[in-house]
Amino acid sequence: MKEFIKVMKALSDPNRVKMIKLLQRRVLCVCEIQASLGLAQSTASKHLKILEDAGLITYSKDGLWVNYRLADGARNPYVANLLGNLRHWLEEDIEVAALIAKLPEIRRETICGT
Amino acid sequence: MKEFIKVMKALSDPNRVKMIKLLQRRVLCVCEIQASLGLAQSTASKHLKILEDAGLITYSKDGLWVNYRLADGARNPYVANLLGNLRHWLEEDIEVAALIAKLPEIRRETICGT
DNA sequence: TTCATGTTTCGTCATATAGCGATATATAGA
DNA sequence: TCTATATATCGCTATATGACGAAACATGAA
Repeated sequence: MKEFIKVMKALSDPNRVKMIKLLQRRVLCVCEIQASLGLAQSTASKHLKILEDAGLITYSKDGLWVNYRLADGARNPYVANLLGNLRHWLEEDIEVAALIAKLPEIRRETICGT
Repeated sequence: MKEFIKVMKALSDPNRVKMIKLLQRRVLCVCEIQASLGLAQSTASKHLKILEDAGLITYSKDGLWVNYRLADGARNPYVANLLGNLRHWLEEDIEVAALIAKLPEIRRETICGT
Protein backbone atom coordinates (compact mmCIF):
# COMPACT_ATOMS: atom_id res chain seq x y z
CA MET A 1 0.00 0.00 0.00
CA LYS A 2 2.75 2.43 0.97
CA GLU A 3 4.47 1.99 -2.37
CA PHE A 4 1.22 2.54 -4.26
CA ILE A 5 0.45 5.68 -2.27
CA LYS A 6 3.94 7.00 -2.88
CA VAL A 7 3.51 6.69 -6.64
CA MET A 8 0.06 8.29 -6.56
CA LYS A 9 1.27 11.18 -4.43
CA ALA A 10 4.19 11.73 -6.76
CA LEU A 11 1.77 12.04 -9.66
CA SER A 12 -0.64 14.30 -7.76
CA ASP A 13 1.20 17.52 -8.51
CA PRO A 14 0.90 19.23 -11.92
CA ASN A 15 4.54 20.28 -12.03
CA ARG A 16 5.71 16.75 -11.37
CA VAL A 17 3.45 15.35 -14.06
CA LYS A 18 4.82 17.95 -16.47
CA MET A 19 8.33 16.82 -15.59
CA ILE A 20 7.35 13.27 -16.57
CA LYS A 21 5.94 14.51 -19.85
CA LEU A 22 9.13 16.45 -20.57
CA LEU A 23 11.32 13.48 -19.70
CA GLN A 24 9.37 11.39 -22.21
CA ARG A 25 11.07 13.49 -24.89
CA ARG A 26 14.62 13.37 -23.68
CA VAL A 27 17.01 13.27 -20.77
CA LEU A 28 17.11 16.58 -18.92
CA CYS A 29 19.22 18.16 -16.23
CA VAL A 30 17.76 20.05 -13.28
CA CYS A 31 18.33 23.50 -14.71
CA GLU A 32 16.62 22.59 -17.98
CA ILE A 33 13.58 21.38 -16.09
CA GLN A 34 13.68 24.42 -13.85
CA ALA A 35 13.83 26.74 -16.85
CA SER A 36 11.12 24.89 -18.71
CA LEU A 37 8.66 25.04 -15.84
CA GLY A 38 9.67 28.43 -14.45
CA LEU A 39 10.39 27.14 -10.97
CA ALA A 40 13.07 28.00 -8.47
CA GLN A 41 15.99 25.65 -8.71
CA SER A 42 15.48 24.26 -5.22
CA THR A 43 11.82 23.60 -5.98
CA ALA A 44 12.65 21.68 -9.14
CA SER A 45 15.23 19.63 -7.28
CA LYS A 46 12.79 18.72 -4.55
CA HIS A 47 10.14 17.61 -7.04
CA LEU A 48 12.69 15.45 -8.83
CA LYS A 49 13.61 13.80 -5.57
CA ILE A 50 9.98 12.92 -4.93
CA LEU A 51 9.66 11.39 -8.41
CA GLU A 52 12.86 9.46 -7.85
CA ASP A 53 11.75 8.19 -4.43
CA ALA A 54 8.60 6.89 -6.07
CA GLY A 55 10.65 5.01 -8.66
CA LEU A 56 9.33 7.02 -11.59
CA ILE A 57 12.66 8.50 -12.67
CA THR A 58 16.35 7.80 -12.24
CA TYR A 59 19.43 9.98 -12.54
CA SER A 60 23.08 9.74 -13.43
CA LYS A 61 25.79 12.29 -12.83
CA ASP A 62 27.89 13.71 -15.62
CA GLY A 63 30.35 16.18 -14.19
CA LEU A 64 28.40 19.05 -12.73
CA TRP A 65 25.20 17.96 -14.37
CA VAL A 66 22.70 15.50 -13.01
CA ASN A 67 20.80 13.86 -15.85
CA TYR A 68 17.30 12.69 -15.11
CA ARG A 69 15.42 10.17 -17.22
CA LEU A 70 12.30 8.04 -16.90
CA ALA A 71 12.66 4.79 -14.97
CA ASP A 72 11.87 1.51 -16.71
CA GLY A 73 9.66 0.53 -13.80
CA ALA A 74 10.53 -3.14 -14.10
CA ARG A 75 10.39 -3.58 -10.35
CA ASN A 76 7.20 -1.69 -9.71
CA PRO A 77 3.95 -2.56 -11.48
CA TYR A 78 2.35 0.78 -10.61
CA VAL A 79 5.26 2.67 -12.09
CA ALA A 80 5.37 0.52 -15.20
CA ASN A 81 1.67 0.90 -15.80
CA LEU A 82 1.42 4.62 -15.14
CA LEU A 83 4.52 5.55 -17.10
CA GLY A 84 3.15 3.49 -19.96
CA ASN A 85 -0.21 5.22 -19.89
CA LEU A 86 1.35 8.63 -19.47
CA ARG A 87 2.96 8.12 -22.87
CA HIS A 88 -0.40 8.96 -24.39
CA TRP A 89 -2.27 10.55 -21.51
CA LEU A 90 -2.13 14.37 -21.46
CA GLU A 91 -0.61 14.57 -24.93
CA GLU A 92 -3.47 16.90 -25.84
CA ASP A 93 -3.19 18.93 -22.65
CA ILE A 94 -2.66 22.55 -23.56
CA GLU A 95 -0.05 23.28 -20.90
CA VAL A 96 1.89 20.13 -21.67
CA ALA A 97 1.78 20.84 -25.40
CA ALA A 98 3.19 24.32 -24.81
CA LEU A 99 6.05 22.94 -22.76
CA ILE A 100 6.85 20.34 -25.38
CA ALA A 101 6.77 22.97 -28.10
CA LYS A 102 9.33 25.07 -26.27
CA LEU A 103 11.54 22.17 -25.30
CA PRO A 104 13.85 22.47 -28.34
CA GLU A 105 14.83 25.95 -27.14
CA ILE A 106 15.78 24.59 -23.74
CA ARG A 107 19.43 23.60 -23.88
CA ARG A 108 21.65 23.41 -20.85
CA GLU A 109 24.49 25.23 -22.56
CA THR A 110 22.45 28.39 -23.04
CA ILE A 111 20.09 28.15 -20.07
CA CYS A 112 22.35 27.29 -17.16
CA GLY A 113 24.73 29.77 -15.65
CA THR A 114 25.98 32.45 -18.06
CA MET B 1 -4.57 18.10 -16.46
CA LYS B 2 -6.91 19.17 -13.67
CA GLU B 3 -9.03 16.08 -14.12
CA PHE B 4 -6.00 13.82 -14.06
CA ILE B 5 -4.67 15.49 -10.91
CA LYS B 6 -8.05 15.15 -9.23
CA VAL B 7 -8.08 11.40 -9.82
CA MET B 8 -4.50 11.02 -8.62
CA LYS B 9 -5.15 13.05 -5.48
CA ALA B 10 -8.24 11.00 -4.74
CA LEU B 11 -6.14 7.84 -4.88
CA SER B 12 -3.32 9.32 -2.79
CA ASP B 13 -4.90 8.51 0.54
CA PRO B 14 -4.81 4.99 2.01
CA ASN B 15 -8.31 5.17 3.45
CA ARG B 16 -9.76 6.22 0.11
CA VAL B 17 -7.95 3.41 -1.69
CA LYS B 18 -9.30 0.98 0.89
CA MET B 19 -12.80 2.30 0.19
CA ILE B 20 -12.30 1.49 -3.49
CA LYS B 21 -11.14 -2.02 -2.61
CA LEU B 22 -14.18 -2.54 -0.39
CA LEU B 23 -16.54 -1.24 -3.04
CA GLN B 24 -15.10 -3.77 -5.48
CA ARG B 25 -16.87 -6.42 -3.39
CA ARG B 26 -20.26 -4.83 -3.04
CA VAL B 27 -22.32 -1.70 -2.73
CA LEU B 28 -21.89 -0.10 0.68
CA CYS B 29 -23.54 2.67 2.64
CA VAL B 30 -21.59 5.30 4.54
CA CYS B 31 -21.96 3.70 7.94
CA GLU B 32 -20.72 0.36 6.65
CA ILE B 33 -17.62 2.00 5.24
CA GLN B 34 -17.17 4.02 8.41
CA ALA B 35 -17.41 0.89 10.55
CA SER B 36 -15.13 -1.11 8.31
CA LEU B 37 -12.35 1.48 8.36
CA GLY B 38 -12.87 2.72 11.90
CA LEU B 39 -13.31 6.34 10.91
CA ALA B 40 -15.57 9.06 12.24
CA GLN B 41 -18.75 9.38 10.22
CA SER B 42 -17.89 12.86 9.01
CA THR B 43 -14.48 11.68 7.88
CA ALA B 44 -15.90 8.78 5.89
CA SER B 45 -18.44 11.06 4.27
CA LYS B 46 -15.80 13.56 3.27
CA HIS B 47 -13.58 10.90 1.71
CA LEU B 48 -16.51 9.55 -0.26
CA LYS B 49 -17.23 13.01 -1.59
CA ILE B 50 -13.65 13.33 -2.82
CA LEU B 51 -13.88 9.96 -4.58
CA GLU B 52 -17.17 10.99 -6.12
CA ASP B 53 -15.82 14.35 -7.30
CA ALA B 54 -13.01 12.50 -9.02
CA GLY B 55 -15.52 10.29 -10.83
CA LEU B 56 -14.34 7.10 -9.15
CA ILE B 57 -17.61 6.26 -7.41
CA THR B 58 -21.29 7.11 -7.69
CA TYR B 59 -24.14 6.96 -5.22
CA SER B 60 -27.87 6.44 -5.15
CA LYS B 61 -30.25 7.12 -2.33
CA ASP B 62 -32.49 4.46 -0.87
CA GLY B 63 -34.53 5.91 1.94
CA LEU B 64 -32.17 7.00 4.66
CA TRP B 65 -29.29 5.14 3.16
CA VAL B 66 -26.89 6.39 0.54
CA ASN B 67 -25.47 3.52 -1.44
CA TYR B 68 -22.05 3.98 -2.91
CA ARG B 69 -20.65 1.92 -5.75
CA LEU B 70 -17.75 2.04 -8.16
CA ALA B 71 -18.21 4.22 -11.23
CA ASP B 72 -17.98 2.66 -14.67
CA GLY B 73 -15.56 5.37 -15.71
CA ALA B 74 -16.84 5.44 -19.26
CA ARG B 75 -16.34 9.19 -19.49
CA ASN B 76 -12.93 9.36 -17.91
CA PRO B 77 -10.00 7.32 -19.26
CA TYR B 78 -7.97 7.78 -16.08
CA VAL B 79 -10.81 6.47 -13.95
CA ALA B 80 -11.49 3.55 -16.26
CA ASN B 81 -7.86 2.54 -16.34
CA LEU B 82 -7.14 2.91 -12.64
CA LEU B 83 -10.33 1.22 -11.48
CA GLY B 84 -9.51 -1.61 -13.86
CA ASN B 85 -6.01 -2.00 -12.51
CA LEU B 86 -7.16 -1.68 -8.93
CA ARG B 87 -9.18 -4.85 -9.46
CA HIS B 88 -5.94 -6.77 -9.09
CA TRP B 89 -3.61 -4.21 -7.53
CA LEU B 90 -3.35 -4.45 -3.73
CA GLU B 91 -5.24 -7.73 -3.58
CA GLU B 92 -2.28 -9.10 -1.63
CA ASP B 93 -1.98 -6.07 0.62
CA ILE B 94 -2.24 -7.16 4.21
CA GLU B 95 -4.45 -4.32 5.37
CA VAL B 96 -6.77 -4.65 2.41
CA ALA B 97 -7.01 -8.40 2.87
CA ALA B 98 -7.98 -7.92 6.51
CA LEU B 99 -10.73 -5.49 5.59
CA ILE B 100 -12.08 -7.83 2.93
CA ALA B 101 -12.04 -10.72 5.37
CA LYS B 102 -14.16 -8.80 7.83
CA LEU B 103 -16.52 -7.39 5.26
CA PRO B 104 -19.12 -10.19 5.61
CA GLU B 105 -19.63 -9.14 9.24
CA ILE B 106 -20.32 -5.58 8.20
CA ARG B 107 -24.05 -5.29 7.61
CA ARG B 108 -25.92 -2.04 7.83
CA GLU B 109 -28.75 -3.57 9.83
CA THR B 110 -26.48 -4.47 12.72
CA ILE B 111 -23.83 -1.77 12.40
CA CYS B 112 -25.81 1.40 11.94
CA GLY B 113 -27.67 3.00 14.79
CA THR B 114 -28.88 0.68 17.55
C1' DT C 1 44.24 25.28 -2.99
C1' DT C 2 40.91 28.54 -4.79
C1' DC C 3 37.17 29.64 -7.77
C1' DA C 4 33.08 28.85 -10.53
C1' DT C 5 28.98 26.33 -11.32
C1' DG C 6 25.20 22.78 -11.04
C1' DT C 7 22.70 20.56 -7.55
C1' DT C 8 21.00 19.51 -2.94
C1' DT C 9 19.61 20.63 1.61
C1' DC C 10 17.89 23.84 5.15
C1' DG C 11 14.80 27.31 7.11
C1' DT C 12 10.64 29.56 6.63
C1' DC C 13 6.05 30.71 5.15
C1' DA C 14 1.41 30.03 3.19
C1' DT C 15 -1.80 26.83 1.83
C1' DA C 16 -3.89 22.12 1.63
C1' DT C 17 -5.37 17.98 3.79
C1' DA C 18 -7.05 14.47 7.20
C1' DG C 19 -8.94 13.92 11.41
C1' DC C 20 -12.66 14.77 14.89
C1' DG C 21 -16.99 16.53 17.23
C1' DA C 22 -20.96 19.36 16.74
C1' DT C 23 -24.51 20.88 13.98
C1' DA C 24 -27.49 20.85 9.93
C1' DT C 25 -30.07 18.34 6.35
C1' DA C 26 -33.01 14.63 4.54
C1' DT C 27 -36.15 10.91 4.85
C1' DA C 28 -39.33 7.51 7.04
C1' DG C 29 -42.61 6.63 10.42
C1' DA C 30 -45.80 7.75 14.33
C1' DT D 1 -46.61 17.93 13.34
C1' DC D 2 -42.69 15.50 15.99
C1' DT D 3 -39.13 11.80 16.45
C1' DA D 4 -35.58 8.90 14.96
C1' DT D 5 -31.88 7.83 11.94
C1' DA D 6 -28.46 8.09 8.06
C1' DT D 7 -25.76 11.32 5.86
C1' DA D 8 -23.67 15.89 4.84
C1' DT D 9 -21.63 20.14 6.24
C1' DC D 10 -19.24 23.27 9.50
C1' DG D 11 -15.57 24.64 12.66
C1' DC D 12 -11.41 23.55 14.40
C1' DT D 13 -6.62 21.47 15.09
C1' DA D 14 -2.49 19.08 13.67
C1' DT D 15 0.19 17.68 10.05
C1' DA D 16 1.67 17.63 5.11
C1' DT D 17 2.90 20.01 1.01
C1' DG D 18 4.71 23.44 -2.32
C1' DA D 19 6.98 27.61 -2.86
C1' DC D 20 11.15 30.50 -2.27
C1' DG D 21 15.93 32.23 -0.88
C1' DA D 22 20.12 31.19 1.51
C1' DA D 23 23.55 28.14 2.60
C1' DA D 24 25.90 23.71 1.98
C1' DC D 25 27.74 20.20 -1.09
C1' DA D 26 30.04 18.31 -5.32
C1' DT D 27 32.68 18.56 -9.32
C1' DG D 28 35.87 20.48 -12.71
C1' DA D 29 39.13 24.11 -13.94
C1' DA D 30 42.79 27.38 -12.88
